[in-house]
Amino acid sequence: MAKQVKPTEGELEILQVLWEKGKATVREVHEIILQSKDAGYTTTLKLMQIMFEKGLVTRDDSAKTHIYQANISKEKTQSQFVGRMINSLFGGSSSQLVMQALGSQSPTKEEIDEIQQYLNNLKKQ
Amino acid sequence: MAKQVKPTEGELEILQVLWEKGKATVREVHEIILQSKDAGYTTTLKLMQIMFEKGLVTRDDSAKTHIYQANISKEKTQSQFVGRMINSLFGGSSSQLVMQALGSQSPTKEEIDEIQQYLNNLKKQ
DNA sequence: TGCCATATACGAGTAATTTCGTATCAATAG
DNA sequence: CTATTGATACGAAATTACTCGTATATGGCA
Repeated sequence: MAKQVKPTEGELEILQVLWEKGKATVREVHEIILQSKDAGYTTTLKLMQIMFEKGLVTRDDSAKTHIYQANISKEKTQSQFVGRMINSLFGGSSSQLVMQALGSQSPTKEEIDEIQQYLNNLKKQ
Repeated sequence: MAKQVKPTEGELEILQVLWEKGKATVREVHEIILQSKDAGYTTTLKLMQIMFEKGLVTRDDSAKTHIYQANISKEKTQSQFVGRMINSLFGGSSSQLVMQALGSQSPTKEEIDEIQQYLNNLKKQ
């Protein structure tokens, strides 16, 4: 089983960019980060270097400009955080979290249908 | 609008106890905390004092032993964290989070029913 | 009254995260 | 060839979170 590294807040921001783009340079990631917050270039760089050391990302350093890629899956990470939240805030009840989520940001009719279908499948098993 | 203080991990543990018990002394909270992790009494005390300064809890200090109470609601806090997670990990899609939650920790049949009923109500509106 | 158990206050150390300045290296335009 | 641009490496400061030791106060009981 892979080790359970918990990405920090800042690392999560970078991971999102990498999940979206697949591969990216520090510069590219930084440009996106800038859209939502203020930060120096070397800050993003340093963070990505640390993430590399932790194994959160891989990189191709064969050229001067390194190319980074996420090394943990989006799904695994989502699941990790959701599980943590269910335990720490919802007393272990996933349905409580689900209803809170549905209440706080109303889904569209299509989304509702999708969830209902998913639930029906769950029930059959 | 009240300021948006984000409780830390440790503060969340304490808040859970307070939400559960309504009112509690540092000693009482600490006893519960001890069940899941190791910590010194003054650590819990200090944390609760900091939470008081931040406004996360109120306290009645008319007696020697102070009585604490949560000052932010469980629901508000859940909603705050869920919203944050939807944005930071699920691209703003609550249904994505819902399905991830349902997948990662299978709910019981009763829970499924509950959610389905909730969805039906949502649909009617 | 005086001791003891138990409480709070508070300073300060430690650890983790984030931030950035500066050094240095590589590619390239002129 | 050399000056400029843009990249990485790295040390270390700044910030935040957590932890605990010690000082001190308070209340009750022998």
